[in-house]
Amino acid sequence: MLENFSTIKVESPVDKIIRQIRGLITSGQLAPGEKLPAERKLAEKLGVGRTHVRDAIQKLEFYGILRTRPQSGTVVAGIGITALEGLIGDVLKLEKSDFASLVETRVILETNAAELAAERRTDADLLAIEKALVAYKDKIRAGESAVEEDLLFHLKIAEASKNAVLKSLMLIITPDIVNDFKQYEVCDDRAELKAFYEHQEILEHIRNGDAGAAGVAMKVHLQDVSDFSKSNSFLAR
Amino acid sequence: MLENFSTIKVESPVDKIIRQIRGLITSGQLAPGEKLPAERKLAEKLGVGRTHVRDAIQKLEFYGILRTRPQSGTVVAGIGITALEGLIGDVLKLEKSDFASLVETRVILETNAAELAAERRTDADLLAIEKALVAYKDKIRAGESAVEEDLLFHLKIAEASKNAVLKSLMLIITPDIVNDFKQYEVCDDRAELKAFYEHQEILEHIRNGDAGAAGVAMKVHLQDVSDFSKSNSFLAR
DNA sequence: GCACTATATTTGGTCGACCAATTAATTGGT
DNA sequence: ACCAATTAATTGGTCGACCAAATATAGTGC
Repeated sequence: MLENFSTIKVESPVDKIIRQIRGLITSGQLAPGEKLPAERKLAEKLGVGRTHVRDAIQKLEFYGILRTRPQSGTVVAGIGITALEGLIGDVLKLEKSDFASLVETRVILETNAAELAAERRTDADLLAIEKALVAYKDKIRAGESAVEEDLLFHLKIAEASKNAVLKSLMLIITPDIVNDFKQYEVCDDRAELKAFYEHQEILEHIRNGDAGAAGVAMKVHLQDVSDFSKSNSFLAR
Repeated sequence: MLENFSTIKVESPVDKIIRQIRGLITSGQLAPGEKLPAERKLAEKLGVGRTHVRDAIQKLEFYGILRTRPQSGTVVAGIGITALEGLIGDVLKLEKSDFASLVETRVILETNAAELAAERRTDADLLAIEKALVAYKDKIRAGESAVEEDLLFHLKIAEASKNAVLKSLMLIITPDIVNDFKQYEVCDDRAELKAFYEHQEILEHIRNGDAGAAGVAMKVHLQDVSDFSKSNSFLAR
């Protein structure tokens, strides 16, 4: 009997508003560069509080779709309608990305970050990476989980790449990966020791300024980690 | 005389609060999993309105750092302290990324997307890409600006890569690039025709399933576009 | 008739108050 | 003394009102 009830109210008010605004844009009622109705007007027309409209706009603004100027108005920014249609659809479901894509993308970003780091790293960068590596080693020696330290090592490499955007994107996707890894809460000494040696190798290539080797080493490392995760997730089931 | 005045208030109230919360976390006063003070208490202690605290928490939550449950409280989620320190720092300055990094990252993402698309594209994908290419050609033939159609072509390739995350990341950074391009509002027939031929070549490689060639062609194409933008920005000054 | 100024209105930004759900405390019964 | 149920306090969520800046409008002087 319970099957007769469908899940209701699964989407929050702000998501509903985002959907509404998308309708206004895709239907051509809101051309790029055009000012959209005042928050009060929108709130009244959508039959909802202004706070919700506000949150929706803020979210859309974060993705660069809208641009709001104080005491002046909110406008549809730059990008054309054609692309927007595909864009906003993804904003809503960005959170639950499939894990395979996540890992694959991470490999892409990190490999390139390692290559760039090898080319551009300063002495200070090397020091920071080494420090992170030491912290990682200490944590392993103590037999504790070193997920955060592992992440920090990769983060320092991203910083050494001198590409702020690349680093930001890594920061966007890595939390999801870390969360997934933590589910298995593995403390396999052997695997972590192997990871440590791979880290060491990557660092060495970056120190020598060998971009190609650094990239390859990073790719191999992430492949290993990924394989390990897979085998463990099998065990968990 | 004007040099005596330094820029003030460059950081918004919410950024200040984010910084404060970071302090609470990194100093160990807020361990992961621990509930942070109520919004009212925080607002009062920081001497600021609750709205600002609310916005800050929302932003932090978006990055997966905090997790707030209705009528229960907000807790520090998952990820550990060590990594957090580097992470939160970047949340603040994510928005204003330098253009060079932006373009460089775009090349990385698109190159890989083209390679993956060559390996995984279905017939439907090919059709969509071709359609986008035709629309691009028509717009050029008409002598109009075809920025959106250009973007759409690249978007379809990203879709053909079957990597949702990769596509999402591209969608995040491309608007900024497009905005920058639109400033010069160029309608150079010669350049756009060249871009069209390059698009055609990329499509051909994807159709043939030649990942390496597709990647190289994409890289060359983006390099050309980037060079063109640079030369034009010189003229504009 | 035109340009500039002063005023009125509209805008997003901010704040405090109220709401329902949750959690802690209290009370009453056993 | 312990447990249950009821009440009180606290929580994030929501809303409407007020604020200063930006814009549109009316007015005034030339």
